Amino acid sequence: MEKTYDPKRFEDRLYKEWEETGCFKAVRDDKKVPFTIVMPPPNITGQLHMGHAMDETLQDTIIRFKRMQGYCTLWLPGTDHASIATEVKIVEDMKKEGLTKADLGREGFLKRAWAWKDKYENRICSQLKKLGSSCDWSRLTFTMDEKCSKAVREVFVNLYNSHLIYRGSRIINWCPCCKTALSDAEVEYAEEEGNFWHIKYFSEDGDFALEVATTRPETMFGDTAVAVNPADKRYNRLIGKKVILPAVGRAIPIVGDEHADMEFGTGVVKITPAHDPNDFEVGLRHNLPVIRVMNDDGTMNENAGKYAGMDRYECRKLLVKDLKESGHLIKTVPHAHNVGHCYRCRSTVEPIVSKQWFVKMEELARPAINAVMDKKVTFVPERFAKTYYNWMENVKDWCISRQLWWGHRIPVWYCGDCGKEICAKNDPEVCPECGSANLTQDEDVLDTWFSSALWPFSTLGYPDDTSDLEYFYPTDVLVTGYDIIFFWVARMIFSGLRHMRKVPFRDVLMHGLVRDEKGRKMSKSLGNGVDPLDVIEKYGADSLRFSLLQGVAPGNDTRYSDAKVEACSNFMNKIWNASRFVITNAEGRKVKALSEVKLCGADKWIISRLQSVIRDVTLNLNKFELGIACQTLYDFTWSDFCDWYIELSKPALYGADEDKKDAALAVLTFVLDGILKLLHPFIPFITDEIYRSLPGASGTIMLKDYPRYNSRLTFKKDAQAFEGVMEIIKAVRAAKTEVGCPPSKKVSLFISTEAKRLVSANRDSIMKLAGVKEIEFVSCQSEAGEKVVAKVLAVGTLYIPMGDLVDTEKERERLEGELEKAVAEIRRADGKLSNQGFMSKAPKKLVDEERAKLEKYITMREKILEQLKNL
RNA sequence: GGGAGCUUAGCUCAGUUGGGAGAGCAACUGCCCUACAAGCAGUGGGUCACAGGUUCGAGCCCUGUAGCUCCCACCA
Repeated sequence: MEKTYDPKRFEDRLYKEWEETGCFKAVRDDKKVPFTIVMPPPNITGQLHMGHAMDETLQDTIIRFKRMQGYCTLWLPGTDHASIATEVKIVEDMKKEGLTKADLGREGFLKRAWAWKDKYENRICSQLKKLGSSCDWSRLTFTMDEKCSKAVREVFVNLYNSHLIYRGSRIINWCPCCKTALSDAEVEYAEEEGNFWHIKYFSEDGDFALEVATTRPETMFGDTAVAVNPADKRYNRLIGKKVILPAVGRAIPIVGDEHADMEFGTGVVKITPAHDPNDFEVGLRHNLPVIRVMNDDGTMNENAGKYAGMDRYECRKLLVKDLKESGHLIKTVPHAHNVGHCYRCRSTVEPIVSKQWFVKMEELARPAINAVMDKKVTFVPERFAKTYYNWMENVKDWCISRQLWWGHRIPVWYCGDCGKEICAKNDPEVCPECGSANLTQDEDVLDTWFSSALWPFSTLGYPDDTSDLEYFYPTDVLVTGYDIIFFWVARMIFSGLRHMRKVPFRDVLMHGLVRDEKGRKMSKSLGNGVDPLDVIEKYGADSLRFSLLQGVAPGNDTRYSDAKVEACSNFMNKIWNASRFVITNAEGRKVKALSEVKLCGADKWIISRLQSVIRDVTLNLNKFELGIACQTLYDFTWSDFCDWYIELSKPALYGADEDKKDAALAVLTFVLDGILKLLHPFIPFITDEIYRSLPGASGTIMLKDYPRYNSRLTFKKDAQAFEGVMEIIKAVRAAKTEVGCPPSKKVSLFISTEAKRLVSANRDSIMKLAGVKEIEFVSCQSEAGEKVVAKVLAVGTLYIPMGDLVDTEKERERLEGELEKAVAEIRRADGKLSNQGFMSKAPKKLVDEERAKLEKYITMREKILEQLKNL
C-alpha cells in the first residue's frame, strides 16, 4: 500500500474497472429479489451542481447497500430534455452569435438542440462517473429517446381517447419572453412593490361615477364589465346600469358578483376576462365578451387603440399619464402584491386566454391520493405526504401544451380540408374522415414533465410488455428533492396508476437543498455555487460523498462547507492509515480465521462492538437514515477501532507470543474487513482500493456480502468487563494530565480491586496505553506509598505515585469534587428507586440498572471518603 | 389566508417508538510514543427558544407564545 492517501491514484482506475467488468449491470435474475431505483434524470441544461451530487450519492449508497445485500439491483440512469429550460439556454447561446429561432427555423433549431444534448449529456454522465455512481450505463435513457417518445404517444392517445386530454380556450399563464404557455406549477410568485391606481369610470348617462382600483391598468382595454358585490349597499342599486370605459369610450355593464370583495380596495372591481383567472370565471357567469389586449410577446394589440404595439409596461406608464390628464385618475396608492414569474426566465407572466391542451385532473388525482393514504407509496419523512395531499386535492387541470420547439410534439393533426382533428400513435398519412393528405401536425410540444411523469415505466419498456417491466416495476425507492413533489412525484404517481395500474415506487425519500455555508441557496446569480468536480479534484469523491451524507436527515436542508469536506478527508486518511497498519503487520504471515485463534478481552470487546454497529447501520440504512448510519460508522472506525483497538493490539503484535500475534491479526483483519464492507456504499473508492490489499481478499468489494449481525460474535459479559480496563487506562491518563505529568512519562500503578484477574489478563494493554511501568495489587493506600493520586473507579481504586507533582490541596479539591458527583448520583438513583411510580411502572431492566448504579456509587462514595481521610 | 419546518455547546448540525445531553469545527493543556501531526491524550463549554400540560420520567408527546425559514393560495 502507498504510504499516503491519494484518491487521484485510484478513483478513476477503479471506476473504469467496475464499469468494464459489468459490476453495474442489472440482469434479471429470478432467484433474486429485484431492487430498483430510477435516477431522477438531470436536465441537460448544464452540469451537475451540489444538489445533484447529494441526490446521486444518496441513491448510489442505497443501491450499493442493496447490491451487497444480494438483491438484483438496477439503478437506471438518464437525462431529461427539459424542454423550456433547455430551449431558453439554447436561445441565450444563439444570441451570442446574433441568431434567433426564426433565423434557424424549426429544423435548424432542433439540429442545434440535439448537438447541445450530446454535449451536455456526456458532461453529466462523466460527472456521475466521477462521483462513483454505480448505475447501469447500458440502459442510459434520454427523455426524447425513441422508447420514451413511444410511451409519450401511447399515453397521450389513450388519455385523449378517454377524454382526459382536451383542447380548449382557458386562462393560462403566459410567459411573454419564452412566448409559451406555462402550467400553474411553473409560475413562481414573489412580492413586488406596485401601485393601486384608482380610476374613475363614469356612468353612461353621467349621473354617477365608480371608483375602480387596479394594479394592472393596461388590461382595461379588455374590461367587459365592472363588478360590485350584490350585498354591497353602496353600489347594488347600480347593478345593470352601464359605465363608460375611460380611454376607450366603450360602455360596459355593472354586474353583481360575489367575487367583488366589499372590504377590499374600493369594492368595485374591473372585469377583464381575457387577462385574469378570476375575471374569466366572472365572465363565464355573466356571459361577458372576452377581449384580449396583448400579443404573445407582451406588447399591446390592436384592441389597445393608440397604445397598440407598445410594450405592456410602456403602455401602463403612458396610459396612467393620459388618465391623469383626462381627470380619470383619482389617486395612486403604493401597494405591494404578489407577481407571478416564469420559473425559467424570471419574466413576469401574464394570465391570458389561450387555446391550449389540458389534462383533466379530477379523475386522475383521486386514485393517486388514495395510493398514498393506503401506504402503497410512503413519503420519507412522512410529513411530505401532507404537501402532496394539499396539492393533489386542489389540483386544477394541467396545461400541457407549450409553444416551443424542443420537446415531444403533440401527436395531433388537423385536416386542411375537412377540419378533422386526428390524434394518433403513428403519424397519419391521410385524413381518416375525408382521405385528404392535407394534414398538418399541431405546432406545439408537450410540457417536459409530461414525459418525466412516465419515467419509471417508459425507461423499462412501456408500452411493450417487457421482461424488465415485469421484473423491475414497481421500482423501490425514488430519491429526490422536496422541491419537485408537484412537478414530478405527484405526476409519476397518477401516471403510474393510470397506465401501469400500479404505483411507480414504494418509498419516496425526500432530501432538502444543499445550501452554502451561510445557509443561502446556491445559485448562479449569487455566484456561491460550488462545483462538485472542483471538490473531487481537491479532496476526492469519497470525501465529498461522505461530507454530503454526514448529518443529513431525510427532508432537511444541509449546508455545504469546505471545512466539512476537509474533516471527511481526514477520516479517509484515517481509514487509509489504519488499513496500512493492519496490512503491513500482516505481511508475510498467514492470517488465521477468528475460529482458529484464542480471543482476549479486547478482541471480544471490538468484535461485539462491530456486531452492534452492523445491526445499527443496517437498520438505519433500511430506514433511509443515512446520516445516522454514517455517524455510527465514523465513530466506530475512528474511536473504537483506531483509537482503542489498534493501540490495544500493539503489545500482541510487537510481542514474542506467536499465538497472541495470530489472534490480534485475525481480529484486526476481521474487523477491518467489516468496516470496509460497511462503509463501501458510502465511500466506494477507498474501501475497494484497500480491500484489494487485505489478506485473503480477492476481487472487488462491491460484489461481496454486506456484513450480517452474528449473535455468536457478541460476547456481552467479556466485552462489558473489558470496559473496566478501558476505565483504568482513561483514569491513569487523566491523572497524569491533572498533575501536569507528561503522558509519555511512565508511572507506577497500584490497584486495589476485586477484579485482579481482569487486570492481570490485560496488564500489557494497561501498561502500553496508559504509560505505566509496573502494576501492583494493594489492599489500601498505605501500601502504595506517599504522594499518590487516587482514582476511585467502579472496578477498583487506583493509586498513582506522582512524587512532588502531587499538590495535597489540589488533590483534596479534586476528590471533594468527585465526592460531590458520587453523592449527586446516589441522590438521583435513590430518588428514582424510592419513587413509587417509577418502581411500579418503569421496565424491570431499568430498575435493575438503577439499583446497580446506586450500589456502585455508594461503594465509590465510601472509597472517596476513605481517601480524603488519608490525605 | 392555509400548511409545514426550524430554534440544542462559540459556529455548523445530529439526537432513529419518552429512560442519565452528542459529533465535527473552534478554544485550552500536554505530547512527533515504529498507521496516521490530515495525528494522539486530556480539559472546559448547554435553563435543549419561552410558558403551561400529560407522564414515575420530556430535547423528544400535547397546548399556547415569540423569532426565523419554506411551500401553497392569492384580493382586483
